[in-house]
Amino acid sequence: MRTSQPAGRLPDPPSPISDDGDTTRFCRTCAFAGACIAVGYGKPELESLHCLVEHVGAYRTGDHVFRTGDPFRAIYAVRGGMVKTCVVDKEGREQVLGFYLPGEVIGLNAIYPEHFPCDALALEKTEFCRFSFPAMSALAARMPAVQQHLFRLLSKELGTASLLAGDHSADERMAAFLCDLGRRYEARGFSGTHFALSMSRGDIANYLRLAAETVSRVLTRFRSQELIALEGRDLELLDVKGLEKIGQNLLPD
Amino acid sequence: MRTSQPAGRLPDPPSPISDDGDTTRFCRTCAFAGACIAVGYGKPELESLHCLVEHVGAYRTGDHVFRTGDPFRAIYAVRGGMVKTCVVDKEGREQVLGFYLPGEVIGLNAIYPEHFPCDALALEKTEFCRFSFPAMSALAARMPAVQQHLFRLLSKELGTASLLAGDHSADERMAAFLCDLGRRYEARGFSGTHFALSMSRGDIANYLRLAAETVSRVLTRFRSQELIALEGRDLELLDVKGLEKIGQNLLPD
DNA sequence: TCCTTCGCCTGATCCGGGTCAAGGCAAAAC
DNA sequence: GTTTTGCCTTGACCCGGATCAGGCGAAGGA
Repeated sequence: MRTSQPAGRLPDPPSPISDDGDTTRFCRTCAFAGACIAVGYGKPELESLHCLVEHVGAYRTGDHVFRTGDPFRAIYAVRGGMVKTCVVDKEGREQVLGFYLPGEVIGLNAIYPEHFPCDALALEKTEFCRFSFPAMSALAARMPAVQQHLFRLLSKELGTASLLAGDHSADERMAAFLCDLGRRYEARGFSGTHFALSMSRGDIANYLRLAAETVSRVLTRFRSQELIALEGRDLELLDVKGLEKIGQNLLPD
Repeated sequence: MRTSQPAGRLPDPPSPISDDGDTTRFCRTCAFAGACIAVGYGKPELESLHCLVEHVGAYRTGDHVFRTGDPFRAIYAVRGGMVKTCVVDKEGREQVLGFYLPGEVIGLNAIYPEHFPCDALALEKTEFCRFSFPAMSALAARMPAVQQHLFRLLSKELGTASLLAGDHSADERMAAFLCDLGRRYEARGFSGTHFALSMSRGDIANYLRLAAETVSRVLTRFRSQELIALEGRDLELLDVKGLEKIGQNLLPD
């Protein structure tokens, strides 16, 4: 689909596929890095954690990672690439639930129903760390740090779920969306101001509950106001403060 | 505020404040009932679980259970009454995040930030079981059933958080909201078709991202279509199938 | 008793964003 | 090369629900 290298997605340091070559160390950007650090590198517990991981992928654009109804056996941390999760209602209309960046985790909402309640699709070439959930639960029972980490992951996702709620203007939603993406890239060690929108305008619109045309118009306006620079899917945030001000009611802080 | 007894809220069996008089048994309707049953009544582990609970309340209408920014120390299971959670943005506009019925749990979204990210207010006379979270985590590490229960609670809430998302008509939202309330009451052992809307029309509107006037109009229309019977805050669902059909895109199943 | 307040309902008007339609562009397929 | 196919953009129009304004009834206070 896209052949040119998206700016910001693949900066030199750190690599989008983080170094985890040796068996006692995880991806530096990974959502579980905290748990690993908490127990200390080299300890036998970390070894156990590492053993329950399996690298899967690469998936290509449009591939399903899992589908609605699949039995829940594992959660997936994105190593590189991007994923969207979505549900399809009985009229066949798609509803995008979220986009997931390297280091972020999908599948947590499947714990309760024990089946995945949504689809997950790769938006570009994407790889994962697959964590067996039964094994991880068992480990969590032995390692408080792992348990706490899982609680925090779940709780964190609860907080972000309510971000897109609320009746807000198209400008507010879009500005908040762009700032949020930037913050998340930055939190994982990438550029927070220059990155690719790997998802289509339609997916953004669907996620923000807008029409694709509205997304297009708002982005065009933001560009003319020099809030952003945008060419195709290559995005640069020129005035983060300005964007944050527009989206302030949807953003933490 | 309300003096008359709301129909369906206080049916004879079970009582809204469930029987937990003896020290080894929990509220029958409680969200933690499953965990208790899993380990079996009378076991020492259940005794531990029981020890970390504290009954708090009754809170009166409008009382805060916790406020945004309060340090997170415990989660709260509603024993009787009703609560709303909400955030207030910097312009002072309130945003209702959810309503919680007897047996349901609030505070899970505070685990990660370690401070409550929202306010919780009693919508009527309300009592709680307060579970110290540090103690509960420690117990979860010793009792897989408790750990699993917490994971499931968190995951379940993740699923419901995405219910109000999506661009849906006022009719769809309202129908789904009423059906959802009914199902939740039923799941806790109350009448699923006859209960009180303890929250104001304004709160419903805020939660559903509608204007209070729209809520009023839709409810009036539903009544004229004989989908519901409504007098003040006393609600009866007359045609659940009809409501489910209207709200089908927002409801599970 | 009157008056205020609050929650709720209803009508009139207006606007943001959806919908429809058309066209441009670049990558991919032939 | 040409054509096809997505994806994106732009313009014109329209509608659902917000906003504004007014009225009603119950509760509470002076």
